[in-house]
Amino acid sequence: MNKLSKKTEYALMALKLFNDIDLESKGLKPRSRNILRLTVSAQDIAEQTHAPYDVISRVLQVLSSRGILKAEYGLFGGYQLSKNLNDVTVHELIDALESSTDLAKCLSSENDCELSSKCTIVTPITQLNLKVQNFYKSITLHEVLHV
Amino acid sequence: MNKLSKKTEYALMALKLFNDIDLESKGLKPRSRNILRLTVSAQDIAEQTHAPYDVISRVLQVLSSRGILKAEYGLFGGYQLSKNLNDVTVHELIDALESSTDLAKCLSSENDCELSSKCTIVTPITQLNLKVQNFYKSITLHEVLHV
DNA sequence: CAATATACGACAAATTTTGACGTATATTGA
DNA sequence: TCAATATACGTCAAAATTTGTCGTATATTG
Repeated sequence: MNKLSKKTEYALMALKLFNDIDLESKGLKPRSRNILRLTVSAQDIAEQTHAPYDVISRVLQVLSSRGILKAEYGLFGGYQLSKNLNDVTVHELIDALESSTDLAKCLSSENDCELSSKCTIVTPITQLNLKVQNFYKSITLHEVLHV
Repeated sequence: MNKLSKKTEYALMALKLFNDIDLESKGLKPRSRNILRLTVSAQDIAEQTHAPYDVISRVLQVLSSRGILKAEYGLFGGYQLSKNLNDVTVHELIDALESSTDLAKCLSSENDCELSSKCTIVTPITQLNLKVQNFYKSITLHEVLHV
């Protein structure tokens, strides 16, 4: 535990890919930019990241539902960045793809831990949780991917 | 994922307990301190934390092997704090009880990910990992438990 | 309307965590 | 010395979670 899931890793790979494409396109002359197709299909992404199609496809759907990517149906459809990665934090990514952003299960609303009332560490864990979340909110994906 | 394991939670509960005992004992007059028994058995801790004996017993053994607790065999034996919690970081706790402190499986030495050479996000994940670890190293258990 | 692509429900496989049992070792006190 | 108590630790079963697969519905393009 205390690890990122494969899904989040795949997301990072995909986002790095989109980001690289974005950077390339910025080096082009204005006219060429319109010709360049910026959307990439889930299948292409699966190939380039070596991730299983079904899984990364889900990941892309989630990123799309969160407004980080933009999806297009049909032939020549696919995904493209819809946000500047400077404006997306690691916390947002975790929130999108991990089961929850909380550091412990007992902190989630549907907590079934019958001890919660007599638990001695609710407050400590809540405070630590807050610190961790603020930490992840302070790191942008741009920071993470531009190294 | 991205959560603390039950083991780590149990450890926090136990350490809070030890810490509270420590605080109480400091309120006593010097003479009484010698009379007060500061070691607590795994069984007592299991009862007070409502954790399964076998599990918390293992946790205590680990904390003991890391020098955070001190163990005593035999009748009236048990565990007691052997370090000031100001000197123990959250990172140390995670290192002791989680499978690893790394943010991703691909970072561990016995990594079986066959992509590692062509993986596009090794560097980003390594850097993020470093940040997270430094963050956890900056928080002491004293900070966490005294809220 | 055929080809291509996203969207999503359901479920099987794999992995990891959690907890239980049995046994060995060490210490204390009668 | 021996019985009681407590830590130490190997092994393994149960439970939970993650990861990956299949099938099908919906949307867009030419």
